[in-house]
Amino acid sequence: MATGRTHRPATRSRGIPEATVARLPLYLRALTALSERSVPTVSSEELAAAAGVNSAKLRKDFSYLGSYGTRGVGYDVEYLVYQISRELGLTQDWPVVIVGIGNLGAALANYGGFASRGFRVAALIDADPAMAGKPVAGIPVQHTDDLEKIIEDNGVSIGVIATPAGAAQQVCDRLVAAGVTSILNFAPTVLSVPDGVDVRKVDLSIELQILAFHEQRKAVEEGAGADGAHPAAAPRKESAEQGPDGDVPAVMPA
Amino acid sequence: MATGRTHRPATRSRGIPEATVARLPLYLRALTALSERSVPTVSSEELAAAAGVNSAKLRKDFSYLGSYGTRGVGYDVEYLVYQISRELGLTQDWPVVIVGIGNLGAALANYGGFASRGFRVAALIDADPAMAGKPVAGIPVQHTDDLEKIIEDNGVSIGVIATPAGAAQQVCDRLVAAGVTSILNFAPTVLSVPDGVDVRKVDLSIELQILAFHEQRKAVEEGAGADGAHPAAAPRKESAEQGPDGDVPAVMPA
DNA sequence: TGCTGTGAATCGCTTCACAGCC
DNA sequence: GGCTGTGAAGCGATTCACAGCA
Repeated sequence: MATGRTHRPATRSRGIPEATVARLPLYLRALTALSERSVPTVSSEELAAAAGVNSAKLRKDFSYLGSYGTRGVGYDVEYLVYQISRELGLTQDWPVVIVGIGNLGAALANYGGFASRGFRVAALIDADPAMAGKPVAGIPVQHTDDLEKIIEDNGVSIGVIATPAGAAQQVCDRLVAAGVTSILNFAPTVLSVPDGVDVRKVDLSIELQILAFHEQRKAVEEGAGADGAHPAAAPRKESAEQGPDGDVPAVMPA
Repeated sequence: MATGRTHRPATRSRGIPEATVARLPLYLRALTALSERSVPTVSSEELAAAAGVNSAKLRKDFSYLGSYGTRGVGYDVEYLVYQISRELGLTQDWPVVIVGIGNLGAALANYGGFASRGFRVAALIDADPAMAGKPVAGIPVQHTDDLEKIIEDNGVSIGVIATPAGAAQQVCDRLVAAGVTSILNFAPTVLSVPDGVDVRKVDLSIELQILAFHEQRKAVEEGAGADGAHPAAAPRKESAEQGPDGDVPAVMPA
């Protein structure tokens, strides 16, 4: 790899494991739902079920944040919502830009889950001059030429790339040069960035390929396996209590 | 959790670790690019760089598939493309249905990465009667009423859910009842499925929240840290050589 | 009594380092 | 000599099981 191990030793994130960070948004969503139903407290068992994880893991996760529960009772929903939001940095406003306003970019611009979590779509950017000025999700699309100015004027530090693969690296370079330090990449390419910039990747076709792998295994096992049992009437299971992760996207912490 | 450890002990996937499976599509993409440039062979070092992982990991991953390399030389690109494709089950045709043809569903329908990997969009399904018959990506949208028939007629085993959160579980139930055994879920909900059904989740807002967490950490460190060094002129780094995964979606293997 | 918080055990993945082969 | 393939070590995350507190 490029750097010969510049990777900071372990000071990294002062404690909270990556795996835990990745689950906090999950807990937050479940808690928000409880909050909306005015549920005052919740046990680790209940919340774990709602989030689709097991309760020991949830308790361990929360223990990294502090001791926010009450023994014999459970967790105060509102308090926990606040603590997790704060930990994730969602109590502040994060302006984001979306670059590449095709189908996917438009879908992202319209996605409600952003606004409700402190993310504000500050600008939409596309290379097609014909798109310029056209409003998408109520926001006028701006041309790529103005990318740097847009980033600076809005103090954007998070960029979303939804361009075709061929344009992604170039867009990424410009975003980074303009001051963006976190990138969510939907283009099917490996982006190369300087140290200190985080990239997370979402790759639609990779997800399907992973499913295909398991699907194929099922077919084989069904044919060759001892019991030709169809998976029809089996006990229900929270889908999110899933195997070891092994997913591709992740963050490299500077 | 529902079942009291029905989770098959370790026979699971006859060897190949989940983490490796999740990277195979990555290697495949890099290899396909090499193949298009008519590169005959590639070393673990080169391929690893192209895929954004380190070479030891790549070699270990390939060792689970078999000994497909040649010492002192490297890997035959075409041969490896074939072997990985076969392992992932991409040498066969996978008809998929997409349920929920909003912005995101349309983006998925138009996404080129599917067709090129053996995935065929067999049908688009939406609950809005006004959508029925309207072509999206050249495929006419069908009404949810016909979901079961569509699944059966096309022998679909993989379903993509791109509906609003509120509809997702119900759609999921119907897909599963009709015979779907793998689901890619874009709705921000925990889906509950019977044993034997795989679910992978892609959650856009969770990805952003994870980025926000790290972004916040950077801000803190910059203020408090010893050296107020901006991450400007740092050595380049393949972004995909990322930290420990800790991503949420994953597969639970029956 | 009930549920949280957590040390200790375990598991699986990653990385190292080098033997083995071309 | 160069590069693969792989035991062994290392490391992080998960799970267990129970002490500690309301």
